[in-house]
Amino acid sequence: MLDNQITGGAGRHPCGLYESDCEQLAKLPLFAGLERSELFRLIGEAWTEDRPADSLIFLDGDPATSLYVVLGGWVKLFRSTPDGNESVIAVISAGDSFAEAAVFEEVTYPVSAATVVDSRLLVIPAAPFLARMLEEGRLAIKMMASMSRRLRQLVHQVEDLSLKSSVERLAGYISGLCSDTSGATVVRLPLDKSLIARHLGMQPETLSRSFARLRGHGIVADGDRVMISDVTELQRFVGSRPSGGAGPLCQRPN
Amino acid sequence: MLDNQITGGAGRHPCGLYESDCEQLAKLPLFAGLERSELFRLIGEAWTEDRPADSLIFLDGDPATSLYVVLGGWVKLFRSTPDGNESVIAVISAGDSFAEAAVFEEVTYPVSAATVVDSRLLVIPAAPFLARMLEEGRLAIKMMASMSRRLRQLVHQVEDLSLKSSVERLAGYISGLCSDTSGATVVRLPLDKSLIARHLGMQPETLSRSFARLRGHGIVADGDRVMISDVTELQRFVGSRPSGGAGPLCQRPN
DNA sequence: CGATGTCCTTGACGAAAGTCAAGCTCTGCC
DNA sequence: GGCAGAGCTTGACTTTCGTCAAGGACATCG
Repeated sequence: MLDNQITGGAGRHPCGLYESDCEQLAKLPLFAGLERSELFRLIGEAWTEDRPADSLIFLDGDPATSLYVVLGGWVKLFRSTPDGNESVIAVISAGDSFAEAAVFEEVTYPVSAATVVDSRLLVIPAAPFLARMLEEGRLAIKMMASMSRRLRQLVHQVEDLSLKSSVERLAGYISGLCSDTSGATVVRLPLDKSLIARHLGMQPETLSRSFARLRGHGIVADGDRVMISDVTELQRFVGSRPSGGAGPLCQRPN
Repeated sequence: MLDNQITGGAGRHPCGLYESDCEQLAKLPLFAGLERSELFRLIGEAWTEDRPADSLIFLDGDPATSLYVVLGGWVKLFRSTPDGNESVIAVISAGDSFAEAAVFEEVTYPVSAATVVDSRLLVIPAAPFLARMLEEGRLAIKMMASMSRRLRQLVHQVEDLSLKSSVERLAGYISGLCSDTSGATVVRLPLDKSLIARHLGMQPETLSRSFARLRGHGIVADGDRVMISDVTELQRFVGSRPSGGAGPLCQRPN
């Protein structure tokens, strides 16, 4: 439906946003509570991009010119070393924004970003966004809330990496997947096991062995399906608090 | 000198700020470019606290009501496990702010904070600060810049922890201490070795051994003094980029 | 001056995790 | 159906790191 498509502000041609995209944007914590007209003005210079899996969005060190919102799919933030190793800093799912820091510091991205599955992105150029934010304090506050979430997540990640074993990190991750349930459950792993491994700061082999060792605690993995016999016991094993990485990874992209 | 002391706004009694404190505040990235009067209005409800070493400022999980600026001394942000282990997330030096996230989210602190030496803090209650920020976009932007720095630092820390050895992390830390020099240098460790160890995610024993292994690379530690025979070679060993933790730790508190 | 305590170092040992290599199960493709 | 490739698992080996324990350097204090 063509008339479903809207145009950006200020005389730009259609930027590829559909009505459903707008619904989605309006629901983002970042934009919540904004008038529709305000929202359009804000993202007037933005556009969308559809990208296949494993498509590079930016490299760390690239000049930071835009921030992004994931409209669909999954994006990983990572850093890689010259010798081919990579550390996955975060995995962003639909509805979340990333690279917010680009907006107010005219520097470079601290991480690289790439899609992990076919994804739809909203690209928001930093400069006009910044200008709007200067006028609209509420918007800035929301941005900060979003950054703060990422900050908390990273704090947990640092804690986990420095004083938890791989088995504990995995248990924490799984526990995060089956939030607010109890008793026996089955959850699906939202990502490839190898990606989960890197996200948890371990090798794929170690992830396998960690799954093996969790079998003694009533957790059985079969493909991307994980059966948990007692969520409450799992959470006790984790030691109350949910592990860092798992937070935003609770739904499947497709 | 008593007349050196200024009073907070809105009829509060002296909040303990000295002229020298104000100079310092005005230089903070957070407050840079603000009129003096604007600054006073902003921190009108704030006060200072002098604290001895090893004094607990807040625990993780405490309701987040204030943000802090370190006027003098050192503050560590950390998380500790029930079994007594602790992971040092960051060490904040004079001039830096922390717990900025408290301002716009009425939740709890994600980390604990404690002084590591005698320190002087500015405590800024979140609510009035938030109100001012809503009106003043510039301020919000500066806040975000500050949060963004911490974010970048954490990203590096995660990377280091997940794919560098303890020796490499130490090398990166030292390399960060002797920024923009070359050839042979001597730097002083700004913190106790045991604190550095926890900051780098390792045990004190492992730190000792890492120092020992760096001796083969022209680095000799003697007490808190570290002699580096060739900074450039050290940086090459680190692999170009400075390691996460070292950034803000380049001066001594006293 | 010696006694005490803290911080750091060193050694010995064991557990945890990375590496290398082989094999396994799917899936897609010809 | 057979084949190739990707992703996962498992095993054997090595390295790294934490743990426990002992000892040394140094400061404070009586």
